[in-house]
Amino acid sequence: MSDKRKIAEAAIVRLSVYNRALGEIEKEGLEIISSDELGDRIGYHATQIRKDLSCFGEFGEVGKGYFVRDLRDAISRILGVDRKWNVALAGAGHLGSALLAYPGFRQRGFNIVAVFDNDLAKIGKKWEGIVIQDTSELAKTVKEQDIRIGIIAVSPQVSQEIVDTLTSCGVRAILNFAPASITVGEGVELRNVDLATELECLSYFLTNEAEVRTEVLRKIKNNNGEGG
Amino acid sequence: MSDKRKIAEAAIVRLSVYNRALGEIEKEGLEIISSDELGDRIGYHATQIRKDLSCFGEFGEVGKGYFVRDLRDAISRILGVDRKWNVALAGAGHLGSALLAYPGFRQRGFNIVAVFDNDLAKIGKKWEGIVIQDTSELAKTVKEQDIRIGIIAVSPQVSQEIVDTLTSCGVRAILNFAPASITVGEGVELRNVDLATELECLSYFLTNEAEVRTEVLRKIKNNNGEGG
DNA sequence: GTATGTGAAGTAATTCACAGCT
DNA sequence: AGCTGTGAATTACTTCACATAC
Repeated sequence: MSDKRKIAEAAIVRLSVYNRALGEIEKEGLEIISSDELGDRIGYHATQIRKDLSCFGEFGEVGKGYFVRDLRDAISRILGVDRKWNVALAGAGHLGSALLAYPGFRQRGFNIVAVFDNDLAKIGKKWEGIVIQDTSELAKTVKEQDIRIGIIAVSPQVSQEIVDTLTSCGVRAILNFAPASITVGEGVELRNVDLATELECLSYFLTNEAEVRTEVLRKIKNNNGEGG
Repeated sequence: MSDKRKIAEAAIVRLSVYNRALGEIEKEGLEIISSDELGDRIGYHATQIRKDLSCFGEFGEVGKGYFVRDLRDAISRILGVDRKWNVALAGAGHLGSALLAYPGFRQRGFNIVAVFDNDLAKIGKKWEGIVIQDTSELAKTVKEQDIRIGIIAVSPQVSQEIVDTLTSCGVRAILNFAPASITVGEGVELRNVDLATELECLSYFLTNEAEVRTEVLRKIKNNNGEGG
């Protein structure tokens, strides 16, 4: 029913995954797919997919499924990726360099058009065809290049500062890779990716798993003649 | 009361954030902190923090707060980061290179001790003191180096294959950066980070910002009686 | 007075179940 | 028969409210 206000953030992430999968499916030459098949491929329940989509309209053919191309177009419109976005990258270290070269960004409509750093040794150098600029040029460049999204790949120590600079220039969407708790004003969307946190979640799983295993073994030993 | 089976994945991510913040707080020389103060710093409600912790035990002093050092130690134990983990990296491209050099991994107990690639031009070269190996050596190296975690930074086309290889060698925790829907068997934990998905979420926000803004403002007004 | 820990209440997200269409 | 779209039911998560302890 197109009530976008009810959409959970998790649902948006899923829409992106649906779209990625639909791209693969399209390449395979499939023209139609059911929510069941799509769900199987990406590990979600069919109902979850249908519910997510239902918030934005009706995209399927009852009794048939979804036309792959049409659904992809529809989700692209919903996500706002039926256009190009200009992106600024803050931080020309190892991670910044990798993000600049990451093919997935351009493929999916995100063009990094400016790179900023405070290291004098790097400023002026050209990476992937882009001259690294001093942060003092940020305001001017953001305006000139119509930059709407900022990626933070600087040290945690200066991350809040560069976020403040970006938002004061009108950038309202930030993807932060610095392992720090950043705050942004009302109307600015911030997403955090802490790479070490991802590994810590895995560490929790491995640690917890081992304990559960031990406990299971202990229980098996205790209940040795279990039967009933 | 220490019933770890009830813990939500989101809670584990938060524990990691609490820990990161506590590290900063410790550096500042603060010895005690309340859930309110901690929540303010990282943008969570105090009750959320207390509830998350309550699943694992009682770590605070009623009427006082939490001893920073003690809480940090406790969370580290819960997350299983009171030890070192050996990690294998698959993929020696731009992203792999950045992950290998990422200081946050080593700082937080994760050591990348092996790098694999299928590019003959790269195999045998030394990066950050580690010789890039052919995938055929994976089983041997995983065993010898006691590798428990795998990071996938290969192309989406070969990502499932390398995940299968890793899990068949006994690796039970995978952090996947390849933009593909990977499946793993029972007992293997998989976390996906799709960099472009992160930007697509921001794109959604920017595209729908205008519509949502009204609702946000209304909510802010409703919740306004906060700071007495 | 201050702040934790937690059962209860309130929200939100997911899954079920099925009407309705092809 | 097959599959979507969706209200209802269920499940999970978050916040409130307060008893308890210092």
